[in-house]
Amino acid sequence: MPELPEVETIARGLDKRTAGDVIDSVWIGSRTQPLKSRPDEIAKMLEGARLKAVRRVGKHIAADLENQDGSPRGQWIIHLGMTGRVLVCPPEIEIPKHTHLIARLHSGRELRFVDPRMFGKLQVVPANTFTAPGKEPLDIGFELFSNLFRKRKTPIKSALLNQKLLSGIGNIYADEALFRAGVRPRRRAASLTRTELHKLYEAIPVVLKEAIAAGGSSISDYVDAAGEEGFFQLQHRVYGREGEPCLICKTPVKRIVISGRSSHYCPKCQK
DNA sequence: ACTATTTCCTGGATGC
DNA sequence: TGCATCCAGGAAATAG
Repeated sequence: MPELPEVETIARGLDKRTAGDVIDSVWIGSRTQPLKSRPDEIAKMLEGARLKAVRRVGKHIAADLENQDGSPRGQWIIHLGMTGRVLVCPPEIEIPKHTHLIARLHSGRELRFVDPRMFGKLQVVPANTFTAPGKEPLDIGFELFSNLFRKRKTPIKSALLNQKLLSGIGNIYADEALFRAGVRPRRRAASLTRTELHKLYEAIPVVLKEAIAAGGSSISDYVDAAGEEGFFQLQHRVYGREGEPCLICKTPVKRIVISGRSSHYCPKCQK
């Protein structure tokens, strides 16, 4: 599932591949679930637009669009949800099931948005207006970070998933960061000591950057190819390792459910 | 102002 | 083999 590191890698790959290209025409499927803007608004914004740059904002992919004369035109915002994919491929590649949008590029290739579960979202907004709902976990300072969490009664795991606080952390990296910080996911955010908060503050960018580094190449391949390559591999220390030995102390990793989300932790290493 | 729960959606895994 | 059921989860919507 695409979280900050995956979105970062995909956005970089897209930028590398499509920056400077022009969208000649657009096909939009009939399913409205993945559309946050009206289809005609999306088509109007995209058709004839030049892709100036593609980057990550929180868990969103933001494409800055410009007119032929170089003036700002707007932004195309893509959220991948759970299963969203963005493919850049030649038009003769078979169109996968659950393709919701195809942008035909002047270079002859196609940019396709595919999303079986339709938790992803497409929208267009005016130029330079899109911002993440919360703080960027790679940029934030400790005082600000600390203020986000120190008064919350919700479990720290839930707080980490709240995009209005930090934008970009999902279920996997929340678990991984909490493991490295030595903090159990069910702990109330407000109960973390300053020391624990600081450990968490340091663990988050470490985990995210490691993931970006580890995932970079395979995701690039994925975007580059026709789309069926495996998702990126990462060394998870707790996520998805229920019952397996903790890599530090060999204690079996526990899995619990916190507000409907599976959460993994080592009962010995995390307090 | 917060927090917790429900809902959206499909495919893969599981159980009988 | 086939059919039903459950589960995965980001974030918006709803309820408390």
